Amino acid sequence: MSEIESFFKSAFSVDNVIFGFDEGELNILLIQRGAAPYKGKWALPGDLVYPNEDLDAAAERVLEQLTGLRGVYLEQVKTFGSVNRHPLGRVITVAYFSLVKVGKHIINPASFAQSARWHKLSEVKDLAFDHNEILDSCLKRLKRKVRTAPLGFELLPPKFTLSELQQLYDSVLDLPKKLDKRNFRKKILSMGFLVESDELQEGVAHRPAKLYSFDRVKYEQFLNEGYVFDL
Amino acid sequence: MSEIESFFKSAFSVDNVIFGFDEGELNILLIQRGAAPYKGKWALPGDLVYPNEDLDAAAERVLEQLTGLRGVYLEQVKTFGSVNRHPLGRVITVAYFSLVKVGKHIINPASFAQSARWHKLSEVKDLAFDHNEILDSCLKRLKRKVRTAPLGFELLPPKFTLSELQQLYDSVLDLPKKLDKRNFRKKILSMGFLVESDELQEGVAHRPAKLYSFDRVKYEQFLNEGYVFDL
DNA sequence: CGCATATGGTGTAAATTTTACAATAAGTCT
DNA sequence: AGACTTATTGTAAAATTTACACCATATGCG
Repeated sequence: MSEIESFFKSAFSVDNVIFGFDEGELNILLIQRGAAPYKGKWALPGDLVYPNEDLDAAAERVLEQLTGLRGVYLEQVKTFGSVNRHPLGRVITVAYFSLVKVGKHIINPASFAQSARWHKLSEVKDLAFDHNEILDSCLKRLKRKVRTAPLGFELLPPKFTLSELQQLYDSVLDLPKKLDKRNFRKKILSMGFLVESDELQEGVAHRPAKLYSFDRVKYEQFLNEGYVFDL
Repeated sequence: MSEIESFFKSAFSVDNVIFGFDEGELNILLIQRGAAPYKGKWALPGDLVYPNEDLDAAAERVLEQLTGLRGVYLEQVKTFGSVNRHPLGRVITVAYFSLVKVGKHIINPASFAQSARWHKLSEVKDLAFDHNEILDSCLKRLKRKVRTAPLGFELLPPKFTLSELQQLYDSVLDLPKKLDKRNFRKKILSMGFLVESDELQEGVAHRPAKLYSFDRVKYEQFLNEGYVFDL
């Protein structure tokens, strides 16, 4: 094989770390590989990028085929291209993460793998390929991003309580000390883009909390006034 | 061509935004393309990634071939993969930026291009391919990173004055108001990893300033004590 | 030599932001 | 009715950030 040919004996893929928030914890959606290499192992959902497909579109496609969801938050994180990261050839992969609302979709592993399901982040262990490293990068990015942009809301239903929101931040940030309840509420409400609904939480065995929602228009105003989201 | 073949009719490259600081301004090192497409246009230095070469190594190689420098700060930023970004075929490119000390090297365009030279960032205009977009991403990343990690020192000689350092931050951050001299000095010195040398600035027609240097060991201690760099 | 010129170097007070902290309210459950 | 569980709310101290101006010390030139 000539050198010029060998330049083209390569492929690129996308891998998508799909985050969800469930039972007070961060979860990720994994597939179980149905074919070699790493058959039977859990892995990040991903696929080769089609010749006429943009990278972002490939990441969106992987997500949609698996969950049926479109228009969710998606962010490119990092590209992994070690020579030997894929046992069958030179494949560089562009890692993305996305944020979805758990429960609003049906998981369809068929197109990808033997099976697919949500895993608590704390229980994820040995993944195929270099997917643990990819996951680490995406998690690190999420931890940073969630403090500087209103991403948390992507993981919650449209209406949520302030306690749920705080629980989400506590879980994602995983700080040695939890956030202070009073200070958290003060800060997030002072930004002025959470709107109180007249509805209350239902089905809880205690005083129900007010439901709030994220108002994107008010958030834009907040930005236009020169403020920045910062938690 | 079968579908599987077409997956492999693609290549990947790296492009490197090489930042330097000269005459009080941020500069970048550009090459002038010696061949089609975009012959004669200024472009970011870059190259196809060799079949047995890691991505980071490719970015380092591009930098070394152009400047002779090794071991400089290098950071992967983002991967650009629009289907039509390269007129000759599907090429996705991984963008990096690096930070070098201007003047400590000789530029050798031969291996890459017709010519290569430093450009003031403010004078960079229409680059080849999607390189303006790549530059924007790298600049944005640099602006963020320079506030949260001690990267500024990579752009300065080993010994520098506090005014030079501040000038660098003013230039990179490009804020509506310059930093306050007293507050800047207070803050950066309070972090405790700049060490005062007994040397003074030379060749200036006014009171010479003390020279300082960045002490990496003290910076590590600073981090280990739980502090973070933040300007 | 001395004076003009240019940048170097320094402290404090006010404003703002962050932190720490606990008692009452409002529902459900038995 | 009483126990239980989470919701909701304010204030004072501490820490950080901001604004701000004058004297010091070198060079260069007449």
